[in-house]
Amino acid sequence: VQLHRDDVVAAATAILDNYGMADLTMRRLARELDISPGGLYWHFANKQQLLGQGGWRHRIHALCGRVRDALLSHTDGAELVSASFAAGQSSRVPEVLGLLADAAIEAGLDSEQAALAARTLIYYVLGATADEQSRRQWVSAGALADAAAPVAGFEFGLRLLTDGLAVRSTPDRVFDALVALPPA
Amino acid sequence: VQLHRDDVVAAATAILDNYGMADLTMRRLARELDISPGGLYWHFANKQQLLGQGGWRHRIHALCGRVRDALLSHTDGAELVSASFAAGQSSRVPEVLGLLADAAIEAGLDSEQAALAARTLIYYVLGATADEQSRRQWVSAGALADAAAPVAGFEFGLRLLTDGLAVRSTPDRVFDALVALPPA
DNA sequence: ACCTGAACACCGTTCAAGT
DNA sequence: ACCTGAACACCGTTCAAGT
Repeated sequence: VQLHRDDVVAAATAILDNYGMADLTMRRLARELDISPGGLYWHFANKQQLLGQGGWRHRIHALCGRVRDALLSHTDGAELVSASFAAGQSSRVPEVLGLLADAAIEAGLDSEQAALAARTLIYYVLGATADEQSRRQWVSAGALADAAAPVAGFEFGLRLLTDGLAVRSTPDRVFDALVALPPA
Repeated sequence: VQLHRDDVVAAATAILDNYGMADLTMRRLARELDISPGGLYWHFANKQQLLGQGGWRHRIHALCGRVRDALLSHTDGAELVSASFAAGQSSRVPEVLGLLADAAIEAGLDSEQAALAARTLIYYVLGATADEQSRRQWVSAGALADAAAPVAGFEFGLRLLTDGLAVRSTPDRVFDALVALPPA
């Protein structure tokens, strides 16, 4: 049974999802793949290169998913945040924008494109969630039939956007921009 | 020669300044202080607690300093960025806002206060730098006497702001908010 | 009270050697 | 081509013991 880069990235993503960044070590990843730690270094030059493959994509999905959850947990949350954001009054959205831009930079975009990509993502999340939320209200009022798996639809649109990002991704200088940032 | 918490924080800050976050390890810090690694754990419960003392302050100063440098390196840079930021057209500023907010959160503010603090800091950096930049132009035109050490003035204002942050800082739940963020 | 010394359970990475 | 096994030079943290 051969092992390909995609399998390694998939396993890394699984660890990231279920246990978090702190548990994503080369040795643990190797253990999960029934491989010796050194073996990973045939597939990837180092840990940074491995994270560069799937890290930013995963973080965008995770972050957007959590924003969606937060919006859905308040009545008219999406509409409310959209309005305050449009009015420049939002407190948390700029922070999220920054994190999304970071992920886009890790994907290889320059910081100008990354900022635009971050806004695109937020527009999508706010728009899609506002639509889903109002739809839910019509359903609970009995005026509309229930839509099947709204999460799936949300994820699909998100993947569309991250695929677009991946096209613009230049894997070579993936971490350059991040390294240029001040020590975290 | 006794060793106090402040000495440890000062040594940590020096390493941070001269070598970066990657080189700030407990063992290296102990070496620099002519102490054994274990000895640090009498002063601080763990590395996080140590970083919580001086980390956010250092990061704010470093980041704002770099923003100032970037603005000064372009003619009318501060004025230009101020205008584009006010018009909501800025690409990089939201990213910087996010990083500043992160630091404020690490200082112990909730995310709402942190966002406000980040904006306050940016207003100061843009305002102070724009002033300094226009003053430089008058000086180089021979129409004004050179001011002594403009960097010192910039740093003083910055320290004023971070002191204000420190007052609002609740050291107990310093990292809670950061931990709640998605894996980086 | 303040610190040492030694240990524990980990890291990322390299590299000869195997198949 | 793909991986093992063992090593190297590190980590953060704990804790008995010293002074």
